[in-house]
Amino acid sequence: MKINEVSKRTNLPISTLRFYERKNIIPNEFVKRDENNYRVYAEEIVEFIEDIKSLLSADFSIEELSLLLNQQLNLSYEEKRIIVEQKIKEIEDIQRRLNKSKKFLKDILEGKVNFQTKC
Amino acid sequence: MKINEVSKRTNLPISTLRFYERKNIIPNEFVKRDENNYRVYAEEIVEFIEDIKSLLSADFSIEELSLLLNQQLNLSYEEKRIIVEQKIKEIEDIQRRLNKSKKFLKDILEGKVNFQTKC
DNA sequence: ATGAACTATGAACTTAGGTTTATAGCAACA
DNA sequence: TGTTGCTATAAACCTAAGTTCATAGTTCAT
Repeated sequence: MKINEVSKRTNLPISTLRFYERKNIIPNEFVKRDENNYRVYAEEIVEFIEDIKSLLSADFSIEELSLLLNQQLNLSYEEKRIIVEQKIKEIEDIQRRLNKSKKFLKDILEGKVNFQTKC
Repeated sequence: MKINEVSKRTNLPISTLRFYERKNIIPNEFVKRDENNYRVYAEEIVEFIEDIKSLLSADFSIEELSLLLNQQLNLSYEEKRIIVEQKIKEIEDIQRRLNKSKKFLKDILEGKVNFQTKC
């Protein structure tokens, strides 16, 4: 699978796919090169990138993801566990905040937020 | 209450408080000026800013928030409702993604993610 | 076999969300 | 009354996360 197809299937621009690779969040196993130096992707890349997208849209920075995924670094299980558990805590915190936000938004609609000009 | 106290109570740098004001996401009712042009905040600002923080850390951009909160614009109830309901949908989508992300992270720990060097 | 479409790289550019700096007017306590 | 600290503004600066550009090699349909 070439980069154009990955781009279409993941809805990420080609430039972003290349950018992510430069940032070391695309494991080597998923990207080889053909005789013209074109990237050749494994099928699994699509699902993997969907996961990456979720993490990035949620709470992870590229740098944090890179820390976790970059094979060069070769982190121990213990090191990964600490990062991941910390991150899961952060996600749970965001989930709480999101629920508060939903309530705040609904309050805006109902005119309960006191700065509002009356509707 | 002066800016320094708001900063301490909300854990936002003074520069950020001024920045948010410039971006029109702090309703006028909450910030007056004294005879020296110093900002004087109402008590409610603290809770309000906590809500703002939640929304920003969740999914809102400053520009979107400004659209909703800027009184100069004077949006109708209908216009606000559309924005808010759209946003609530987006939040619910993020919540689903977060649950997926938690699962992905746990899979990384358990070595279920196939690019992983075995732990 | 040639032009349109696809691929590559490095470097410059962009945007959002702040932060820092330079400069200056009050304040408050010793 | 002076000096340390808080406040103000405008403008420059910064970082993350991409995007665009310039240049060049490859491929595929006609």
